[in-house]
Amino acid sequence: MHSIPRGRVTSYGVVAKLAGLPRGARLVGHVLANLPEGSALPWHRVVNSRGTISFPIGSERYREQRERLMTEGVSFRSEKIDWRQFGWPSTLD
DNA sequence: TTCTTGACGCGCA
DNA sequence: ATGCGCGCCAAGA
Repeated sequence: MHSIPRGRVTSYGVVAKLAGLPRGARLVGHVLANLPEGSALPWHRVVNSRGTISFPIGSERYREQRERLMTEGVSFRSEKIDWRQFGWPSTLD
């Protein structure tokens, strides 16, 4: 199973790659979109390659994901994740 | 079975 | 930095 790496924010593309699907970024999105409610998967730690939340800004989901991330200590710079707190996105899992 | 849509990604102007 | 187009894979109409 492809579980999401814990303790760090990652992107759909990276997850897909780790799962052996180099071009399956959208797949990951589809999977997360179809997640059961009780799922323990940290979906909120998955963002797109731009480092932004893949929801319309201001939408309910957007707000929730951002809220969760910030709760975990992830800082944002405007609408984009401030990778400076990790070093650089290439150091993703 | 074909067309459209969607929690994506990358290259180019 | 911003917008646009094309490629990718799956699910639903």
